[in-house]
Amino acid sequence: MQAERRTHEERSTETRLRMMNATLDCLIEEGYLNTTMHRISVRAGMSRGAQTHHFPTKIDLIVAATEHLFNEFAENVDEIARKSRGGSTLDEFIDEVWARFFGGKFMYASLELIVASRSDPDLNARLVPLIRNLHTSLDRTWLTFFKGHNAEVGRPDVLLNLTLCLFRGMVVQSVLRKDPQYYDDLLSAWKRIIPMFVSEPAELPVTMAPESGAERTG
Amino acid sequence: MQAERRTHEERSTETRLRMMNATLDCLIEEGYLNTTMHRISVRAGMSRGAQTHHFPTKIDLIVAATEHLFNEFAENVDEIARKSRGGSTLDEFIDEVWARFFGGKFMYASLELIVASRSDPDLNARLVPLIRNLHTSLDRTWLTFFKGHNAEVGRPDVLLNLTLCLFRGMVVQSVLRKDPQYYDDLLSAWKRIIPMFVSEPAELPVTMAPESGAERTG
DNA sequence: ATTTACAAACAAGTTGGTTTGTTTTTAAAT
DNA sequence: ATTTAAAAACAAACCAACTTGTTTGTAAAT
Repeated sequence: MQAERRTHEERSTETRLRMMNATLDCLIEEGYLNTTMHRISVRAGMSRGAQTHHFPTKIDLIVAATEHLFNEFAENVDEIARKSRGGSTLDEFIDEVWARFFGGKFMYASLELIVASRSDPDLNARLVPLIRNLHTSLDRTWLTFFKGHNAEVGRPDVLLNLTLCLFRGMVVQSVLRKDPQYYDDLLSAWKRIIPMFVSEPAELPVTMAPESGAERTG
Repeated sequence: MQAERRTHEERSTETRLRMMNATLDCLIEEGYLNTTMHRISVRAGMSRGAQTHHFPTKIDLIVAATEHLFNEFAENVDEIARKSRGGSTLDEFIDEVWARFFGGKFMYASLELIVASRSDPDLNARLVPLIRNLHTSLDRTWLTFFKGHNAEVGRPDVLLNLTLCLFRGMVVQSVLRKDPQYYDDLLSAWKRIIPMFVSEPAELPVTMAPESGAERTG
């Protein structure tokens, strides 16, 4: 039972990371309302004192955790985009981003944070730049993706943001409506809309009006 | 300074209404986090005792207020649809619904409630049926609207729900990004997508790919 | 030895819910 | 019609649990 000897910086960064991840887990599983300093420290398996030492106030911890979350997410999306540089289609890209959005920690955590910040000016002020950075990063990834696929897009920013807002809204609705098939349907409808924005010979707009016999693509 | 004489029922319904509206105002202006029984009673200009009498627990008040909110909203949307039965286009309908969504109390209040319910099983259980009723009502309004305009829509449910999710997502983003022009752009892009779902001779899908010179319609 | 990392108890304020008390309306008895 | 008992509407003080932040103390690394 000899305690391993670690440098101060090692201890510090590991503790901070554990605290931030505990914060995110708490946000996701218990909501901002129940994300108290005490519960976080219990989750992290550390004392309230250690917490106070590394994050003097609650908002400091929340902001640090948010920054960590956003950076990780931006990196994930970029990785998906880079990985698909070779073959995969825009549809597959959308699918995979949706899977990360929905299944991963990101969406619920960011939803809790955004809504909480609505009624906390200090938190809001510190979150705004983080969100801006995140979107800048996503914009870059998005453009790179299209460039890598030689696809011309009319207004890539509009396409990206419509997609993000749609995803966000779907996540919100998923709180009160559990129905994977429903969200699959919305997602495949959206994927049939996207070609409207892209000028590729292979894909052309397809009307979804009744006579055209549009079926779900599953 | 003679107190007006009112029946018990008059007193009761007025007090309940004042409490519910105070709850909604509190939710919108201060967020669920700061929506305490005390603050609500102060807003309503009534004592904590009156509050307790009409709503024994907090969740009772929250649920009653939510029901009130949803009913009012469904009625508003239906009214817009009925009003536009004569001339106005789908675009105008969308615009007006968006204006109500965004400007009105509805969206922020429901956002706070939905997110809060995520980590409160009791609240969640009592909100699920309310949301289902609301969506049933919106579905009906939506179908009536199309019928009244002799428009054939492939999958009206998908179109409605895509629209609702998009709106929801835009509202969430608006917390951290104040930029009316941005949301106008998204909205007009969406309005150019809608014709894909509708088979009307006057309106046909328009590609937004670059060569087609799609401009913002303002 | 001095700074950093961690621990634990404490303090002031808020929370939702309960309890106890007062006023107003209602319904029954006179 | 008055009187009276009861129920409903409203008021205010209270309580136990929980919140964040502070303080005081100990162990580990430099």
